[in-house]
Amino acid sequence: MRETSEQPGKRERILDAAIAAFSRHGFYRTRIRDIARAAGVADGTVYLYFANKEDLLPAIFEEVMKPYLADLKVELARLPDPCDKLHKLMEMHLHRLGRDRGLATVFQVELRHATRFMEIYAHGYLHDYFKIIQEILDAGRADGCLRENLDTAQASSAIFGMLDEAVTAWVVRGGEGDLSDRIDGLHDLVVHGLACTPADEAPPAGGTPPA
Amino acid sequence: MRETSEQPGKRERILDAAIAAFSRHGFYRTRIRDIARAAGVADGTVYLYFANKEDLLPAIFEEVMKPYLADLKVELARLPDPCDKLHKLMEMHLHRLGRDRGLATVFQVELRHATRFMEIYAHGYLHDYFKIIQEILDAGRADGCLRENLDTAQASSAIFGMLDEAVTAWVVRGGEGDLSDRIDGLHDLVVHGLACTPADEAPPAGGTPPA
Amino acid sequence: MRETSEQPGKRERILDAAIAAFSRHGFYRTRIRDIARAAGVADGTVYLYFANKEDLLPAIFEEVMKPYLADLKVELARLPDPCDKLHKLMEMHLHRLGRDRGLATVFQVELRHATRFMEIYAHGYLHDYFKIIQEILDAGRADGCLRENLDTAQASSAIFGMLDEAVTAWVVRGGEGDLSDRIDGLHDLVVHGLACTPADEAPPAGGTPPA
Amino acid sequence: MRETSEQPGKRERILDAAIAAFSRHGFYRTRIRDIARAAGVADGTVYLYFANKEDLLPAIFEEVMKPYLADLKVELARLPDPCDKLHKLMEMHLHRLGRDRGLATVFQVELRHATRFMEIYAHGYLHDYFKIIQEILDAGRADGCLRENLDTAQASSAIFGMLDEAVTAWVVRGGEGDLSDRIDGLHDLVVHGLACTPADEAPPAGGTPPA
DNA sequence: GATGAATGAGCTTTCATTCAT
DNA sequence: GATGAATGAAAGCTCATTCAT
Repeated sequence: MRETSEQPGKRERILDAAIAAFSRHGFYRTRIRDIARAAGVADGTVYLYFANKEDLLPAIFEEVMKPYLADLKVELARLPDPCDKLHKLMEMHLHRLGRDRGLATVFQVELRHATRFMEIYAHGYLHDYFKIIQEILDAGRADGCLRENLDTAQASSAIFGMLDEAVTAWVVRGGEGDLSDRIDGLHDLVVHGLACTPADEAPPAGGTPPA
Repeated sequence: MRETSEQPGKRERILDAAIAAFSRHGFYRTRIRDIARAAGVADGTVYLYFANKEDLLPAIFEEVMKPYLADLKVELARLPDPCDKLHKLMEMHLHRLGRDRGLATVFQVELRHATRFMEIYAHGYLHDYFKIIQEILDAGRADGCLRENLDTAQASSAIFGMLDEAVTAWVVRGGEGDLSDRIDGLHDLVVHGLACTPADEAPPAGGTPPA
Repeated sequence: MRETSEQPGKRERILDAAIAAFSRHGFYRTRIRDIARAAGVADGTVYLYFANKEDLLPAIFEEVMKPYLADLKVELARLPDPCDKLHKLMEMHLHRLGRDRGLATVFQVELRHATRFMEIYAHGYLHDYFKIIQEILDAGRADGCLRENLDTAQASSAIFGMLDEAVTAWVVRGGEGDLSDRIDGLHDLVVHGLACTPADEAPPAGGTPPA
Repeated sequence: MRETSEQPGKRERILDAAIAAFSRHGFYRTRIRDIARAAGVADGTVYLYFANKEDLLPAIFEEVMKPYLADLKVELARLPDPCDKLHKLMEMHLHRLGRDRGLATVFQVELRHATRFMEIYAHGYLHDYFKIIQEILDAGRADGCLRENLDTAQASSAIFGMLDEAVTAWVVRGGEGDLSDRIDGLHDLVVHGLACTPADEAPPAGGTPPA
């Protein structure tokens, strides 16, 4: 039986194949043929679902970000405390990419090949993501648990940068080690900073010093 | 008529042309011919200085990183205080890339196209850079101004991530605004964290109220 | 929803759509999909009526030539005088193509794309057409109104060439002007030639005996 | 040994190969590779001389027409009598194409595949050619040997049509027979027309001289 | 060292055609 | 008969690289 309409899953299979191929050989060194073969479709079929090769990049991004952001919002809604929210966000970020090195590679490296990378970055899902981080920080500030004089826009960018770099480093290291191990350390760092707190004796919340 | 003899700076001109071209059109969409034309040399001449197109990427990286790291070391040697050193490093990082958007674009986006990006990243100059950051943090810990229980490897990665993201955001925004404006904010954030310092909540000398 | 049952005129609609599309974009630049869309049928349906794309060309030719030749024969039968017949033929030729620039374009330009153009040309309807012209000339010769020493095969080819060129020129000019305006001029030219009638000059040798 | 500058004749060899290939397989069925192979160059070399495949068509046309028109003008200048000039033109037309069936095929069939066929036809060399014919007829009219009431623009088009059709018919017949045999017959026909000289009969019926 | 004409492998994309429904 | 999603062969063109001069 062939569906009259598009076969469900075919689009998804192409995207999965693209993620795998891009992460292994890079965007430009990946040929449409390889993706099609891996997805079990003909070359031309790729073009029934995507306008061209370049279009696969934002499609991958969207495919992953959409459910991720939806999940994230649900989880965050459950936690009243802004610091807990922040911890959860960092956790989910590192979990999502840390469980799939191929995907992480595409996100950290290949997505930047897009001609319209700038637009992907500046608008859409990534922009939403920054907003979510910033809202957490704003809530924390209103709550009194974060500093009054915090530039939350800059801080959310910095937090994203830390997470992003953690993922990139992990990808570059070959995906060895568990990215999730970083969560508490990063959370502690971002919340309390590098400096000795005046109460240096008090153990940092949840921070597990690595060896 | 072009000079028959060795032209000083020819290699440098090729690299400059490559930076400009890569930042404008991206690595893969840039043709050797465009670089050669912009550098005022013949196509084949590029191959007298570089093994192939791909080789231009690490060469650019090295060309910029080498003097940058040399300068950085000189400047850091002048400052005894680790926190000042850190501030200086952040300042120089943002200055170096913030004064040349083309270069910044290549660094933030195009360098990742290199097949051997992983190696560029994991070894060589970038590795040295991480080490320098980490040494500052180690010194700060020894000095007592930074937390004893600091994972300085992770923290240096996080600091780099913040800086990197700041540059990327600036590049994506089109290079508008002054990247240097971020220095103090980022330094403060990384040193003191997001949270209210206990000093804000309790008198400095009065101890820390238990959580 | 499209009719399940046979739709009258579907074949004709496909041919009309093909003529329009070929005349606008040329045979090779026209896609079956465009023809199908314009005809209001599915791509596959075209293949129920025609073996392949190439087959549309002779089909168009036949579709137009068949009724044209039938009409022509009827009209010619009405006229006893060979010169009148010739005039009528020229009139009908220029009328038929002059009233439909799209069709004319296909006839003058696109039909030549057929792999079997040679066969279309040499046999079938076009061959019949040449025969009809030639028969008129033969009748004229028998009748005494045309020159005794006329190579009617060559002359019919020449007459067709004149008409064909007139149509091509009109097509190339963009179809502006009225092709029918040419009828009398061409008829006069072909019947009397370029030269001054011998009446103007002295007959070369002893004059020509009146009929 | 490879020439530093463009190898003389390379462009010409490509054009010759293109003529041969187009005439044998048609424009669209000819692959660049075939042309390149036949010309003894690499595929890419074709693109050093021509912008794209389509560009080969006008280049062929020009390559042939330029020397042809030059020769033609020289020959015509030698002959004082307009009727002799016309005879010479018809002779040269049929000779030029009649001695090279491949070229004739390209001229009669393949050139029409050009997207810009209309422009090739309407302007440039072909336009010049029409002008030359018309000038001969104008001279003949002034001279008194051709009819006073002749629309020389239309007549030149008609003459070209006759010649063109003669060549097409010859091409379609497979190039058998000698095209030059047609010269005198066609010249006679065009000069004197089909009809018995008017000395025999009454003035022509229906001939309306155009403005 | 410098040149740039020449090379040719390799890729994306198109589109005529098929066939399960 | 009608459909249109799927197919996959095919080719125009690009461009990194070479090498005779």
